[in-house]
Amino acid sequence: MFSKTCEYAIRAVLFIAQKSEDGSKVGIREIAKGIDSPEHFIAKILQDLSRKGLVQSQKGPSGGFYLDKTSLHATLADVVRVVDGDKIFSGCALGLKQCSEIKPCPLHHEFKKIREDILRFLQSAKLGEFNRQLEQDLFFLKR
Amino acid sequence: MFSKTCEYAIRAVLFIAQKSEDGSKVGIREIAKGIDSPEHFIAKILQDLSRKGLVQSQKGPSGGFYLDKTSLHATLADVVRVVDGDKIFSGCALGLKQCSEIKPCPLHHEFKKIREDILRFLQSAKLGEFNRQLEQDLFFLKR
DNA sequence: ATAAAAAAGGATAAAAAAGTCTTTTATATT
DNA sequence: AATATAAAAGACTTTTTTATCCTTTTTTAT
Ligand code: FES
Ligand code: FES
Repeated sequence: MFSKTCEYAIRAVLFIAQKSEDGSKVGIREIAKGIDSPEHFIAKILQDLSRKGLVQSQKGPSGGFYLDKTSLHATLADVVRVVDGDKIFSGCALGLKQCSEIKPCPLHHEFKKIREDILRFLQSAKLGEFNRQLEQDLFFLKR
Repeated sequence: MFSKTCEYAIRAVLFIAQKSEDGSKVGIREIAKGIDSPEHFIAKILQDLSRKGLVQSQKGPSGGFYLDKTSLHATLADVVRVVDGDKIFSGCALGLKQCSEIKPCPLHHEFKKIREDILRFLQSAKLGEFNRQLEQDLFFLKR
């Protein structure tokens, strides 16, 4: 569904959202531990998200990653789009060069609905909205 | 969503279903052209599907690939499972080691529904059932 | 000023996926 | 029986994805 990079990215972003809700910042090491990902790899990914403005970062002692107001209201769809592009939202399920209503592949009609469901959900899910459940151990970012 | 291998596999199988409906067989070259895939690559994929019994093949002159009665009633889900495993049906959307109802990731509840939709459709779709629409150019396997 | 902490950046390595090429085996036709 | 045809098999290459390592830059606290 998502690339591994994207899976890590989402987990990291949600972790940062939760840990930085109070205005503090969280370092790479803690993030990597918190989502059980390779430290250097997630560092790379966050560099990227940071350049694209989806997470904020500060160098130096007591620095780290955090989400500002704007980022807290970004959606999972934004993260997915930045990392994986929009193949999942608009690409053909069977890999035809482009998905098309007038020359559809055999899966088109059904998968269109499914893609819309996915998009609808990812677009409605704001990065900050899982904090409470994460806090209360109703949701997990590693196992 | 699917691996490239799986996309080709599905397209090939549906192509074979259509072309062999009348009992004839269809060769690799024609299949590769018909679904616009690399010839040797699809050959390899079909080898695999053939070993697993999802398509039938015959060597030698006037040989080729075809689907027997049983295979015509196999489903897209069978193909996907053979090629991509069942990660898409039961894996965690965020890559947690296993998807779990009691320790769910933040996407679990929504993605569970989506996965079920996907499974429902793929399981209901028999390989032979697209022949008519393919014949009538209502569906396409290449572009 | 200086040392320490932390992210940024670049280079490389390892693994997996995608794709190609060559040889072997089976079989239908002659 | 000989031949031509077509898939099966296996070895190999390339590309992409995933992961690691090391150096540099920035920032803060002392
Ligand atoms: S054409 Fe394949 S999903 Fe639209
Ligand atoms: S735990 Fe992630 S999808 Fe079920």
